[in-house]
Amino acid sequence: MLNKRIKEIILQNPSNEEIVVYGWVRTKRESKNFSFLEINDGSTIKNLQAVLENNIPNYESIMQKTTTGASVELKGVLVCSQGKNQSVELKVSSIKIIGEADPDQFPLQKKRHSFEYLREIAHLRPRTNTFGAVARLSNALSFAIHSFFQEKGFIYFHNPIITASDCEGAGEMFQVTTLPLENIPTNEGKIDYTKDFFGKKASLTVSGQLEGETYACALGNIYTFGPTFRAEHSNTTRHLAEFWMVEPEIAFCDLQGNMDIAEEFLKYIFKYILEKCPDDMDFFNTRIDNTVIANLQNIIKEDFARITYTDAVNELLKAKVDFEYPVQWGINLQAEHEKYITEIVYKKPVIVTDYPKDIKAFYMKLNDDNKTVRAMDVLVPRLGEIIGGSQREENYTKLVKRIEELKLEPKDYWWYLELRKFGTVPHSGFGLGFERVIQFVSGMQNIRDVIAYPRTFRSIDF
RNA sequence: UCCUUUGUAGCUCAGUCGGUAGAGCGGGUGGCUGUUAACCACUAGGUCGGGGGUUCGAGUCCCUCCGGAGGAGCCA
Repeated sequence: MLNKRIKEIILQNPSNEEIVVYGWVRTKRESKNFSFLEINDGSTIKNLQAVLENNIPNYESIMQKTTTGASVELKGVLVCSQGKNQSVELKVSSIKIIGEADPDQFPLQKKRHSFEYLREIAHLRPRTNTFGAVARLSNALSFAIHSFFQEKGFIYFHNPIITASDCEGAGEMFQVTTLPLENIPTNEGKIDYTKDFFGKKASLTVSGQLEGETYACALGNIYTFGPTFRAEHSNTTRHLAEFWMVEPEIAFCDLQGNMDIAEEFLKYIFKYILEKCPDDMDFFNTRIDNTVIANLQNIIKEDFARITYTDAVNELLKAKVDFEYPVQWGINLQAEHEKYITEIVYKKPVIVTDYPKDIKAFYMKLNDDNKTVRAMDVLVPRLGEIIGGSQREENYTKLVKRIEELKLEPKDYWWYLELRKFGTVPHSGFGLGFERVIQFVSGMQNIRDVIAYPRTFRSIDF
């Protein structure tokens, strides 16, 4: 049977029944005849206050070893607390040190550390308030994502992690090979991939979308939720080389339906977090960013703004702001432009649609104007793009034409094209960066602090 | 990949005009009958990121390498 956790214990009423508590010491406050310990076991951000009087067995010697970071077993009874920061506390009858933490060496102190420093001790940072809260938030958010799609009858689909399609166009790929790098087999001066593990060049996936479409065009509505890899030399607070992405794909659905799902989805998971993680959200709101809760509440209440790319450009042209990148129809919207639209003009999430075809991927459905495609980006204040999606081109001839225009090889996409040859349907989908959502919900500034072990350009220490 | 910035005690930082180092927190010791960022006193702790140069003298100026951070691009 599992031990009772602090999350439940602190909600109990005082009682004479002896309980056992396991956890790690966060802080110790000693007086002459007694001490206070704060114990955390990861089940909640809250600590259990334990009171130890000097008449318990081996008080002196054991208190010496009871230092920040040590793991302990406490036995005692729950009593009303005389202090005002907690309603109950544990009156300890015996304490056992399970594992010591030498205070001269233990890197976590009972004080605030910088996030940069904590990244250097990523194996210990989940023992801090912030990273414990991030971990619990991440857990709840994962569950919320599944529960949203499951309630709507979507099928959870595992897309392959290793892929042979080298032309997905979403970014630089990590190559996967078992070829001996110090002696690569060649054939007429070129690398001989027939000798490689799969017999051809292979990489880690940059998106499960193309495979997702094949299952959507069989099962109706599907979603993927798994790791994704980009070998970009990105060096920002919003990029990782390994991250998790949610990609729903919906058959018999146009861009309108796609936007509706995206908006409903975001509101659902935000609402879920506010309901299920009140203590952790309260911590983020107090210690990290005092606007996060109010922002989420507003987003849940209000409709997202929806504008076309063309309207967005006109809005930017009217703006009395000096943008570093001049605005002109046809350009990619820059971070500063997206921020202006979502933070200054609308002050809430904005869905921008119908981008010029030249700045978007080949698979997006062409509009009748022949200039724009049925793409959508969901922009949120502070973060910018949180979702990117589109209605897919379901017309075989048009899709082949787009592939050729972009100087790609239709034969590389033979199976993707066959979806359009056999029982084609209009379908749509989008991609959501999981860690970016955690950033948005928690107010954490750097994406490296919302994933357990961040992998970024030139950095993989754990 | 580009631009900017930064590297000083275990941690967070200060260090003026070039004259070889300081605070707070943390640690240790002692004190305190209810603390909760506990408090009070004392105390230990530094090859100033590495290498080279200028100078009588470099934490400080110059060159170079390495690490961290922020911004841009790419995107989720």
